[in-house]
Amino acid sequence: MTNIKEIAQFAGVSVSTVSRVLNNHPYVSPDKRESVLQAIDRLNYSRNINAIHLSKGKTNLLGIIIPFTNHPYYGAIVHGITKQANAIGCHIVIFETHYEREKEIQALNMLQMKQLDGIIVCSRISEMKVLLNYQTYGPIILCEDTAQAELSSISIDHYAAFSCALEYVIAKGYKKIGYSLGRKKSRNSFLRAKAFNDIMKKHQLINNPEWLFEGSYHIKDGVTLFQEWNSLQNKPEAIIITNDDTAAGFILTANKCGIKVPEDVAILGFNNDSLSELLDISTISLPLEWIGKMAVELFEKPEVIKHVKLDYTLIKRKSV
Amino acid sequence: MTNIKEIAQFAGVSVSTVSRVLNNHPYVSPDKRESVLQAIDRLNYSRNINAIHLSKGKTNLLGIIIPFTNHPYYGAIVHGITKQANAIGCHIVIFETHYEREKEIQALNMLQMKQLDGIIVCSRISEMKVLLNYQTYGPIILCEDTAQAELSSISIDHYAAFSCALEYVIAKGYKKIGYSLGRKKSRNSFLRAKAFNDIMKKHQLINNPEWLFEGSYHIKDGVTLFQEWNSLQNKPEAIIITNDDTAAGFILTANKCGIKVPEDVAILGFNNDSLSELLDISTISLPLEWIGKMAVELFEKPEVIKHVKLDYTLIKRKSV
DNA sequence: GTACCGTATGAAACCAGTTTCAGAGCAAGG
DNA sequence: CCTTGCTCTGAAACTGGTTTCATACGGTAC
Repeated sequence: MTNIKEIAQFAGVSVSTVSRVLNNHPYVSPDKRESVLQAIDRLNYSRNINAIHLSKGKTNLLGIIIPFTNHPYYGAIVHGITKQANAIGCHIVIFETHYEREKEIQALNMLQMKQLDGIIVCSRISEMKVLLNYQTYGPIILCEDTAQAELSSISIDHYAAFSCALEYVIAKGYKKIGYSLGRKKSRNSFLRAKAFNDIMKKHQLINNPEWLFEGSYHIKDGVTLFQEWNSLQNKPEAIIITNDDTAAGFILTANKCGIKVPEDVAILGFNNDSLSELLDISTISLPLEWIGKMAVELFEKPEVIKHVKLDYTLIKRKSV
Repeated sequence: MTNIKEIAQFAGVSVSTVSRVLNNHPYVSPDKRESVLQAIDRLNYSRNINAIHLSKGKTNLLGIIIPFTNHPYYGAIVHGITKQANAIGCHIVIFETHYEREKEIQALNMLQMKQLDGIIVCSRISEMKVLLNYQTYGPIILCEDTAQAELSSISIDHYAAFSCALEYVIAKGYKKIGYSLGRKKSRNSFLRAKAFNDIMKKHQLINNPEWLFEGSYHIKDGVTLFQEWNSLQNKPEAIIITNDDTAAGFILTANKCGIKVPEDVAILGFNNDSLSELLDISTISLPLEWIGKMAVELFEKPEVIKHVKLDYTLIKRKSV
């Protein structure tokens, strides 16, 4: 591999001059610039970016921590991140954790070791204090509703969004209402659960713990969810489901079993995926790509710690 | 930031010894090892991985070129790659190209600049000779059926898989058969088209160019596909659709319009996604995760150029 | 005439590690 | 007693860039 020294030698200049040409610095005479460019061409030179990274102390690499890649919710966020990151000359390294602590730490270690300039945490399993420990090594952006003063965050007001969903279902006359979550322990789930409890209490409706379902991520989980629902003696008449994929799984399975939505059970989803449109699922549309975009923008300004909240939209279709 | 020199000083040893401890080399006396470890702990030291990359000449970073992240077909491949890559201590950098040449070149340039140890190309737009130019900088693995002797590849026998699909549809008694593709120009599409032409000719069936549809990737494309099909005067009675997502979009839209599958039009998909199971779509199951796994294995052995082909399975359900 | 400034250039320090090489100490084998 | 070989250690070279600093040159202002 040819290096900058050989180029300098070939072109009859110093390495500083070659570096200046490579970085488009001014103060290089046209003829020297030309001879450097020729040398680069002749010797088929290409820069070793690791040396640049070492020297500059940054890599233009942005880590993303997500539980699943193959999921519309996170897919949309990642898409938003990627677009904005490309716009500022950054590349993306994806850490698919499946909520394994170890994987998350791996990503954080790469930040510590300076392989990453920053990290966007879309969903986490580690405690907040663990993240804070790594914060000295570079900006960490959270895609969750947090009051953590030390880390910037971008989130949807899940409390308000869920409340909106629930109020809509209640307004439609349903009284026996259940809901599903992803992981019970996540921040988003906490907020949704709180919203559920608050609103149900406000309307003096029964909050049956049997009607809280967990582990809803993918289409297949919708199949399971339906089976759980179907096996209940005392069934809720409406379910607010974490995401449209699971909702779709539920509805399609229900249809197979001759159970009608919304006649036998009403369903409200989240995310406004293309599937929900096709299946006429009422849903809460979340600006997921925007989350990604904003996360990158927060990363760009590490000196300002901000907490941004984004809005949601209720989309009324036929499943409620 | 503390560096290896400070550690050496603090521990009263040379940098070589520190390096040995860090890399678990033998030939370090227990007491020196201990004092180095203590120094590392006291000074809260962490290695700068960029220096390591520079020094070692590799990064343990593997690039993946894919058109879309948010797609079951590529999602499954990426998943397979990620799993296997993690097993060999590699991380993944995803390049979502949307079939833009520039993005592809970006990835290849990172290989050239030694930021990546290798690249797995899941689907490409650049000509083969472009790829070959970059091959000197590191292993490039193709996930496509190629005869290119210089690059390793892992692929499904799309010709055989499509033939199998078509023979099945024909055996079911359909004569007016159409099919959809992603990009006409891709290698996979070429093979599927060839299979279609060959088999149709063999059975002396009409090959109507109006019945070739393009641009089938996502659920939404299935909506469009249905509309195209529906607007035809002379409609095919069966369509073999590139992937289950598009097939699902087609079927769900058809159902909305009161058109029945398979009575009014038979559908056969590819990939055996969870959606196809729910919707009872007959499909060809492809070992996508295995493609990812094998691709990484081929990357590990750059000295051996191999062309691996994987098998497929016809899954009979109700849509044909 | 000289003080000052912008342009142009290269030497050398710097980023933070790994690796090679030479040599010291010590035990076993002949 | 001498050779051989293994364990341990550190100096120095090496990876390949960027950046600072000193300096030289030419033109302009006073």
